[in-house]
Amino acid sequence: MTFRITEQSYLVLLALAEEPRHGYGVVQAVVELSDGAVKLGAGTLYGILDRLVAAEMAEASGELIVDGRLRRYYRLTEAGLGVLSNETARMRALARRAQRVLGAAPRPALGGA
Amino acid sequence: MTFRITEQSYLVLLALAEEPRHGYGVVQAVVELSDGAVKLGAGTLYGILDRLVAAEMAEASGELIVDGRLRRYYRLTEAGLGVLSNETARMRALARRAQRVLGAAPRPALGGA
DNA sequence: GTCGATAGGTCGTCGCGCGATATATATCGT
DNA sequence: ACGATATATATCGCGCGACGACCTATCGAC
Repeated sequence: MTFRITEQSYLVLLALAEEPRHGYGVVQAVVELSDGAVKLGAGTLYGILDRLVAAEMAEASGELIVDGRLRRYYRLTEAGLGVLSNETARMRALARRAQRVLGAAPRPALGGA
Repeated sequence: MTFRITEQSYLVLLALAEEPRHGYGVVQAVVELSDGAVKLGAGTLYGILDRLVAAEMAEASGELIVDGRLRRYYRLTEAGLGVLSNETARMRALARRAQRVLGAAPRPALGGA
């Protein structure tokens, strides 16, 4: 029961890795983690959360009522942490290679071929 | 005319940033760049290539016949290089943050700091 | 009383990944 | 001679995942 790890689901994993969060809190954390580049809509968020739970990368972590509003918390599982770890390693390696390429060939539109 | 930059399309951009390539060459370059993690199928490849061209991030760069087989080459445009550059910067920043998170709380069961 | 933020969730659409399939040539093993 | 594998292009259909629209509800501000 696995699924494709996209940037969106990666960010959710990372947000949950920091600390257990409720849905709305994940949305805010992802905005912050991605410097405003990724704002999860409701459909995206709960879709990812459900898939994460189904894949046992995350799990429910209790409910809390704060200011009269219900919060459902989620936390990472060890499997989720492992996936996050691997993905991060892949990303770092890729970023390093990309940096090398960009430093070496910054102008593709040189002599118009 | 923009579209979502996924890991797959990012890798194609990166492959084209190294040097102009033909379709099959892109597939091979992506396998190499991703350490075997990403093997683009034909549908994925030409879909991305078409969208890249439509978005003016890449453009046709001539054709060549090698060993009796036609090769259609593509190269990055300046816009494509800009996008690749931005995405790489975002990725590096994200990888750095992720590394920090993973370093700070990767094992709840280990010797607490 | 209405608006925006906080909080949960569903639904339908559509973009994108991806394998299957088709076509064609060159190479290598048997 | 024949089939398998690699090179090379391209299309099609399926299915998953992203995303906005929408719905309900509480709280604070105006």
